[in-house]
Amino acid sequence: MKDNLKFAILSTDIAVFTVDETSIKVLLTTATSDAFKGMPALPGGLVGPEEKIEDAVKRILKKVLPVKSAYLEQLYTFGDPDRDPIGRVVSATYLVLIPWNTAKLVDRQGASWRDVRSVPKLAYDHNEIVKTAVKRLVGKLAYTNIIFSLMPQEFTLTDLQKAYELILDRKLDKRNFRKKIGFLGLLDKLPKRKEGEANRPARLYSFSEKKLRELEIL
Amino acid sequence: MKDNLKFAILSTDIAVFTVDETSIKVLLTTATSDAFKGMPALPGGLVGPEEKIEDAVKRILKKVLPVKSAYLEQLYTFGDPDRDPIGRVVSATYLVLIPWNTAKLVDRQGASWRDVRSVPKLAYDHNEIVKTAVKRLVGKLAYTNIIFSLMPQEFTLTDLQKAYELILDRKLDKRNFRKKIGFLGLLDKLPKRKEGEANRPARLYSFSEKKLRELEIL
DNA sequence: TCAAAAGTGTTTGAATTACACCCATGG
DNA sequence: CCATGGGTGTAATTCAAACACTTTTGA
Repeated sequence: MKDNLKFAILSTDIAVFTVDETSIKVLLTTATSDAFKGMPALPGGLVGPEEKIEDAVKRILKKVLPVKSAYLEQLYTFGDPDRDPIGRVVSATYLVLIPWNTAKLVDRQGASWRDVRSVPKLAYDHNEIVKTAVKRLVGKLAYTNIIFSLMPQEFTLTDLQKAYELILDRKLDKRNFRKKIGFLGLLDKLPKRKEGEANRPARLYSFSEKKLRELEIL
Repeated sequence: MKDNLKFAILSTDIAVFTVDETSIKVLLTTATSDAFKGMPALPGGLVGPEEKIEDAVKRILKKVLPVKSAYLEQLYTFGDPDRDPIGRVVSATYLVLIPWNTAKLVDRQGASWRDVRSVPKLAYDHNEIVKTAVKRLVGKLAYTNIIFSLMPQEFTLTDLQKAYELILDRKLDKRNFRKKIGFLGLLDKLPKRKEGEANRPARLYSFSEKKLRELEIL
């Protein structure tokens, strides 16, 4: 079969990331193809003949995550002829980001969240995809407002700072962080506080705009 | 035909850029497919069933440019089902950069260099590809040494500065530029000067390393 | 009243910017 | 000797980094 395919099979594999209080997490499912059956793998599947790749991504996502909207971005296309033993399968991979509060509801398909810094050996070239995705996310953090895609609707400045710290893997100075973020004018100050904790209640904020913009962040 | 393709056709389209004394230039050929016959287009073609995408890029390049080595990088994959009227053709596009001195030799296939800021209407979605490629190049200039791929083996600091200015589309201060570049330690000072001009001869430099590295440039 | 996180300015050092003149060559 | 681009340093400013105490709440 491998030798006389005239066309490539088009598939997509998806690195779905979220950030909780402790780490970046990636969504893993279980491979079903013969060659990798039972191994952990990124969610993915074939792209229909009349389907936009991005529509396939959304369709596949819906099967595993009950998520209404999410940030999607094409990552890289892996097309080596031998990456799938079944034949020429070209995978246009995507990065998907969702806020942790909308991510808790994974239930179908045996999907689970794994800390991105300790992913096991995955099927296909999926470890490489995860690596590429992390690099992309870290890179975009520095010059875009992409963080909005990982935050819940309302959050405190400490929540936001923690998300940056987790992704960048370094501590930030609280006062300098707040100075910078405030200056950028991306946030709306809400007339609410996060009450009910044994300390001074934190003011809540939301993003005034939820689409990707380029700007100097770090 | 369009309706019952079970597989996608895999192609590649290539944005080949170079920079001369006045502008960024992109290599254009002429489309041959029925739908766009005669229109200017990026060089491209089908990827063979057993061929790596990058190998196809190199093979197609060789047909139009007598270039030995070049910087290649995958750009983006365009896969909308209706982007080619012939059916589902997925194009994994590449950015290729070559120094102007190796670019002068285009002769076959009616290929020509066009100023990237005044490309005509191109076949398919090729204008979008060019736009994506320019953005990528400008972006990478700021945080990598990618400029090496556009410079000849030996060059003056003024040549280098002009290349930056053309791509960034703004003037740089000569003294500050030299301070910064010197500090980065990417260049070897050659024991040569560029003689034969009606002014003080400029020292020649070359890159000490010609592979992509990330570093703060601007 | 104690513990825990929120909130807030100033000082210091580093990096970036602005800026002008003399030099070496070819014609 | 003139025109052309090559080559060089310093001062002013802006930006980034370091740093500590008071406030507010729930328990």
